[in-house]
Amino acid sequence: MDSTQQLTPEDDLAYNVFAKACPSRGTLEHVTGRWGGLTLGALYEGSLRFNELRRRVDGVSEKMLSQTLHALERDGLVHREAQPTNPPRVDYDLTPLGHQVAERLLALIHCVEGSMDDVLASRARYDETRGAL
Amino acid sequence: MDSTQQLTPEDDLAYNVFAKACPSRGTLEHVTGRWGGLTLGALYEGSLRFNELRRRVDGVSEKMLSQTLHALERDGLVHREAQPTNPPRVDYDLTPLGHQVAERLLALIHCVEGSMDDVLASRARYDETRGAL
DNA sequence: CAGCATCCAGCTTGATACTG
DNA sequence: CAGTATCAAGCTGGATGCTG
Repeated sequence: MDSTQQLTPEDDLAYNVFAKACPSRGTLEHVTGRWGGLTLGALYEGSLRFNELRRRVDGVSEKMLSQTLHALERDGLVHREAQPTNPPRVDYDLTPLGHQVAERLLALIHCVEGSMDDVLASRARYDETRGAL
Repeated sequence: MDSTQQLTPEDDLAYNVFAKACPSRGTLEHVTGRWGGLTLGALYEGSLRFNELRRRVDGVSEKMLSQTLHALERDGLVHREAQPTNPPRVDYDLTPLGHQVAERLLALIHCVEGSMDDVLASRARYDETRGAL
């Protein structure tokens, strides 16, 4: 770590994402990864079964959803409830911790969604000025 | 779009990340991507030059930082201020929109950082119960 | 200093097929 | 239904070398 750089209050936390080797970086990637965020977002509204999730998160493959769910379960953000019936029924829902994280995540998502008009306008401007090259 | 699925209030927004083809999905990925989030986080504290950013975001390559910065600039989240001096000096900082987004993002990051003890404990439990396989 | 162009290893992802 | 296993393809991202 380069101790010459300025430290802000946030940097005093034991787990600092800005550090390459920090474990929080991994968890943050599970949360913000391609499917992690959407999965948490979907579960925020309530418990869902595997294939419900799959339909809800438009575009995930079976494999990716499975993988994502495992990572989130391991991190303690998602709870998996399997009923040994036939056919099998498995429900996924957020843990209290997962709920906290999802809340922040959704705030971010909604912020981005709500800004899309500006973003799209900015893109158009950017592409116009230097789009010719 | 599958209109048979339940719609929650959030789904009424014009740009819904849960939809595969939605442009907000792309922007969200710029923001939450491997380097996007850390870049926004770093700039939240103030303007930084290219190599300052590179040092601050531990692990980015030149190429990825450059790429990330372009995407964020195009989306209107980051402002690039180049001075035609020699040697060149370029400052990056957040736009008001970028600031809003970064705020939410940092809330998420800090939430995750602050939960790492729980996460790590959960991982240990998870690995212990089924780690033997 | 602030980048862009190129090359290429390897990780991620999506299809497909199969199991309990 | 709820997954796992396998494989090929494509994209990601790091290293290197060069420009202004």
